[in-house]
This record gives sequence, structure tokens and C-alpha cells, in this order.
Amino acid sequence: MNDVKAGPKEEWVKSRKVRIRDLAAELGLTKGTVSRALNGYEDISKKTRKRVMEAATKRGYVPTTQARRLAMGLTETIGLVLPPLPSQPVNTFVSEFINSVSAALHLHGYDLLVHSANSEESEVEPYRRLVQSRKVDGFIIFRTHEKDPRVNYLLNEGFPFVTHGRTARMAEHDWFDIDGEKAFRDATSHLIKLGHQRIGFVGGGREFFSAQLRLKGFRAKLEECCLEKVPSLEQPGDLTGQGGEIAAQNLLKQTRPPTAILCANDATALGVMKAARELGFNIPEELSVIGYDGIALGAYIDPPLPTLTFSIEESGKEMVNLLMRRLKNPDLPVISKLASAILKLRGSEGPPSSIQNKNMENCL
Amino acid sequence: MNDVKAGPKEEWVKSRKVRIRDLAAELGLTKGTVSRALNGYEDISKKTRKRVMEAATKRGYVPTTQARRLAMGLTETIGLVLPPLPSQPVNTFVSEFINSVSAALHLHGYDLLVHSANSEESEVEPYRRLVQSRKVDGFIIFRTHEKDPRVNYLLNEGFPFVTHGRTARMAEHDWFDIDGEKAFRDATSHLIKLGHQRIGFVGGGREFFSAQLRLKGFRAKLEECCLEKVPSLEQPGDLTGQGGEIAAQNLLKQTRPPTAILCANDATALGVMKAARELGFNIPEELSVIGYDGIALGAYIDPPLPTLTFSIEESGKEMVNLLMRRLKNPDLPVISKLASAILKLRGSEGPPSSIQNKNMENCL
DNA sequence: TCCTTTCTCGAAACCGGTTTCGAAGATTTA
DNA sequence: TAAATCTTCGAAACCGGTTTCGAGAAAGGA
Repeated sequence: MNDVKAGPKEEWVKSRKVRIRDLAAELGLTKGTVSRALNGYEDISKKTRKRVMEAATKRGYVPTTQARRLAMGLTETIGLVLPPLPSQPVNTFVSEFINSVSAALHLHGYDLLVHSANSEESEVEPYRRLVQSRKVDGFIIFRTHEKDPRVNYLLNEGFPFVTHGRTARMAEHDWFDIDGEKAFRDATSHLIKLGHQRIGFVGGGREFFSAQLRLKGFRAKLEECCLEKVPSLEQPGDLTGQGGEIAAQNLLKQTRPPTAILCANDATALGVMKAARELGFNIPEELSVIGYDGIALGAYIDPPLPTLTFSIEESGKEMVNLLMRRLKNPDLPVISKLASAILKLRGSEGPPSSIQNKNMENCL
Repeated sequence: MNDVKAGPKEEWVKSRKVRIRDLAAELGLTKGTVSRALNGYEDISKKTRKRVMEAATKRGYVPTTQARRLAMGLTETIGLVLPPLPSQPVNTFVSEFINSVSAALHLHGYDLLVHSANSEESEVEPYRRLVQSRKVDGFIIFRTHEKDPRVNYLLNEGFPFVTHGRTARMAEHDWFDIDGEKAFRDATSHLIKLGHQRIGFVGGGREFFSAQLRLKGFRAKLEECCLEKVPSLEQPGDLTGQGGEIAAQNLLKQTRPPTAILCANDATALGVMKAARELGFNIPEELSVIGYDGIALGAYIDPPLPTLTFSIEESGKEMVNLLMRRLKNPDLPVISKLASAILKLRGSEGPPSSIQNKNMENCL
């Protein structure tokens, strides 16, 4: 009776997986009963439940996920679409983030589906495909833009998602973010305390909201400390090393170059340091540089790179929590979580060579 | 008739997705006919096919993947289990690799399921779960060990997979690898040509087969050039920066320290450079260091880190090709592909300070 | 002893598709 | 004009599970 349509019995017993109907037939029960026994329904006698569970263990029965999910009308899968990687990725954020998200999802019985974005098509296309084919129940989005087409699309569809980073429509969706504004206020404050008064800033592209906020924090602290805002000390960047090099040249070739430079990320900071060396600036004696991302490698270079760092593991966990909450009850009000980055000094940021320390103590 | 059990019609028309039976009802056909029309069966009249396809487009019908896969008895999904990340990941291999694998799979209509390994349980456990629950059709495995329990398990199950890296049982499974042995012969050769005669080596842990092969290449070239093999110049490492620091101390505190050090990866190399600086060695004047991995960051440090690099994108593509071939026909003979790493000099490896160049030209 | 309640399980529908089979109707052939 | 063949589609089984409903048996109460 078990013999479905396979060849000799000995063969398929090993190769063919045992399905619920095999188990049912073996036990003289129907598959409905077996299913309920295994899923803890109350209307199954203890005796039968025990028989079923023992047989299931013995035969190594594990329900086929596809079938179970179809029957239950859910996918238990979350999508994560990798944005186009920079041609020379330097930070390990993506892999750590995937790792942490995946681990957190696993605790909830969810799987992580990772897609890559095809640079030739629209940014939302992968999302559209995943939504339409109903492969996922929700999305984890990171590296948000201020006006993010992915966010617009999903909001319009009413499809659940959580972003890592804020957007222009952050009031309408759950998000998790690092308080980059505060982080850059802190970093700026630290530099001012050291005596720096001409501080350069290399940004990260207008499209990334987070980069904007970092700039905002920088400016806020300058103003708070009554330091003059010098437009030429704010250089655009693109979150790459090359962008950092170019920006650094623009900064350091000025007649009064900055004595410290704050960078929107570590890749940029590395580019800045390279350009500074090439222009003959000693770091940190003549120039202090601070990055953002907390790349581990920063500790190994000479001089070590001070950076703003945060817990990627926490980011992943929190985002999964937000998403699970949303999936459980789509009508809950939007919530968000802001975590803070901490300034990881590595002993290589110093006071400016010529300290002209106006009395600023009261300001800090 | 379309009204299933949702509320007012206006509402569900937008929210509820259209299923094949809706389409069928709308067209006055059965779902079997609609399915065949959409899937290009020959027994559907051109007229009907056109009607069906137009309606499908208009209503935005996309078959639910879960259901299709269940009916067709396949998952079209490949699993990738992230090995426990080092506490301080330095290279971006993982994210680039995932990106490339995912893109390549997508071309074949396959999805990528990324799982993270729980360090508390056995390494094969995630694989076992994915196999048993039939969530995937095959695996992409990387960072192989010589005796790899994952490989053993999957071979025993007869489950399709491809590894990035060789194993003790490489004759039994498809694999892709970088020819690390040749890479290290090349790097060693390059150093010898520059005049180095005492070359140190920092390995990468016995468990990784690839690290072993790199050592093998190093030794082979030494022998080929009739250079004495000095055991104390071969230091174990663990592929981390800290490991590199320790190894470098062991090497450089010797009475006759090496004039060049080859490292099993870039993280190690960075640790070596850090320790060397702290011990007062000038790089590259007194010590040349070469790494392996091709991290982008290596170009930004001072001095730049020479490294052995390879195309991660190609790795991903090739592995997917191997796996797709295997899935299409499980009985094909095992094949493998070996790609080569190239020595990426960055202008910071030099001759030893005191060149005692024996005549070695004939040897190279 | 008979009726009601509670336990336990079988039967069948369902999830949303695919695929096989066969029966009409249309077309060609004899 | 009847028979044979071809087109085209409906009906139904199937993939491997879950869940609802109701029936029969066992237990409890009057």
C-alpha cells in the first residue's frame, strides 16, 4: 500500500522521503489524524498521539515545508534585496547584517530569501517580483534613500517591511536607525574639545538620508559652539575611498586647511587619510580623521582610524522584532527605534598642532 | 462567483491577489485550461491563449510560487549556510559572494535561502534541517575544511551541492576553488626574485584545506629554488589580525628575522604589519608583507598591502553553473574548476635591505 | 436502562497551482 | 454522407500538507 510508483521497495525506502500519508497508512490512521496528533490538537487521545509521534521519530518524518505553508497560507519567509554593492566594498556591514537578521528570523521560524538587485532594471523591480509571486511575507530594507522608491512601492501595496534608516515617509512605516546626528555631534564635540576649530566634513551623497543627518549633527554642534560655518569645509563625498581622496584634496589644498576631518563613513576616511599622506600631512599630528562604520580593519592601520561604531547584531535583531510585530498585527501603529553609535577612539586623534584655544569650555 | 469570503468587493479587488481560479471564472474557462494556456501547451487554440494572456496581464495575475512549486515537486531554491563569522570580520568576501551567487541563481529561476549557523549546535544541523524539510534543492558551501562534516553528511544523503574549496573527498563532489598553491608559488617566486632569501610564512589554521595548500605552494617554491626550509619561519595563524600579530612577533624576534612574510590572508597580513611597526621594522624597506584576499582596503593603507586576489563574481557564477548542471542530471560524473589568483602588487614590496643575492636566476 | 455529554477519529474540503485523460466539436478523408 | 482524425477544452487527480465537521463509541448522569 505504501508502494506508490517507485521501483523495488528496498530502494525507495532509503531514497524516497516519508510523507504524511505513508505514516498514516503505516499506523492505520488518516493523514488528518496524524497531522493533528503532531500539531498538538486536543482531540487526539494520548495513546494515539504517542503512537504517532514515536512512528514519526522512528521514520524520521518531517513535514514538507512547501506543502505546509501552502495549506496554511503563509510563506514564513522574509526578503532582503541587496542593493548594488560598491565596486570596492570595504565594510563588512552587509555580511554581518545578513547573518544577524537570518539568525533572528530563524528564532521565529522564518527563512531569509536574499535577492540581488540587477543594476539594469528599476530598483523596485525585485520587490515587485517577490511581492507578486508571493515568495515573501515582508521585507528588510537597508541603505535607504530620503525619497525611496522601494518604500513608496511597498507602502502603496500595503506590504509589510522595516527599514534600516529613515526616509521622508518615516512616519508611515516602521524603521530602525542609528542616531547618526547625535553620533556626529559627539564626534564634533570631541574634536572641539581637543582644540580643533577648523573641522572639515566629507559627506556621503545626497541620496542617502543617513548621510544628511550626519551632516546635520556636525553643523548643529559647530553652531552650538559658536564656530563659524565655513562652506568650503563641507565637501560632498560618495561613501567610497576615491570620493574621500578627492574631497580631501579639496580640503587640504585650501590656504587654511582644516586640522580635523569628519567622514561620513570609514571608506571615505581611508581615502582621506591616503590623500592627506600624499599631500604631506602627518596624521594625527597635523590632521585628525574620524570615520563611521567601525570597520575592524581600522584598528590595524597606522595610525589607527577612530570611528563611530554600532552593533550590527542589535540592528538585525531589532529590525526582525519590529517586522514580526508588524506581521502579527498589520494594523498596529507605526513604531521605530533609534540606537546610538559610540565613538571608538583608537588613540590616534590629537589636538591640532597649533592650539589657538579660545575659551570654549562653557560651550561644551 | 469571484467573491470568496472577503468583505465588500471594492476592497478585496485591490487587496486580494487574483488567483488562477478567478481568472478562469472570469474567462469562463477551467483553471486547467488557463494554466496550460499560460504555460505554452500546444493544445490551446491561439485565440484562447491570447484571451487568457491578455486577461492575465490586465488583472496582473502571477502564479503563486509556493503552489506551483508544490505541484511541480521542486523548490527552485538553493541553500547557503553562513559559517560562524569571525568576531572581527575583515574581508567583504561573504557579501560579494552572496551577491554573485544570488544573481547567478536568479538567471536560472532559482532563489537563494541564506541561513546562519548557530554556534551552539553541530555544523551540519542547519543542513540537516534544510534537507529534511525540503526547503532547498541543493547547497552552496564555502570555507571548506579538509575533513568537512557538511560534505560528509550531504554525500551520504546523496544531496546535491558544490563547494568553494577542496576537501579530502573532493573526488566525490563538484567543487570550485582558487589555486592557492600556485598563487603562493607565484608570490614566493616574486619575493625570491626581489632577492629575499629568508621568507616567513603565516598560515591559516589546520582545519582549512585552502590554508594548507597555500603553505604547500610556499614550500614547493622554496625547495624548487634550493632555499633552505627553516621550520621556525613557518608560523601557524588563524586568519585573524590578532593571529597575525602573534605570528609576526614570533618571526621578527628571532635572531635572524625574515625579510619578507607571506600571509594566508589579508587580515593576518594587517596584523603582521601592525606588529612589525610596533617592533620597529620599516615596511617595505626592512620587511615585505604579502597577503591574500584582495581586500579593497589594502590599497588605502600605508604602505599599500600587496595581495593575491581573484574574482569573487566569477567564483559565484561558476559554482552556480556547476550546481545547475548537477541538479539537471544528478548522475553526471563529478567535475571541478580551478581558477587562479593573481598577485596584485601595490608598489610596496621591495628588495631586502641587504641583498646577498646568490645567483638564483637559473632557478627562476 | 436510556439519554446526554465527552472523546476520538474518519471523511472531505481546502491551499493554488499542474498535468493527464478523454470527450465533445470541427475538420478532413473515404 | 459516414467515418476517421485533429483541435480544443473540461473534468478530475495530484502535489503534501491543514482544518472543519460530524459520526460513532465511550463515559457520565438521571
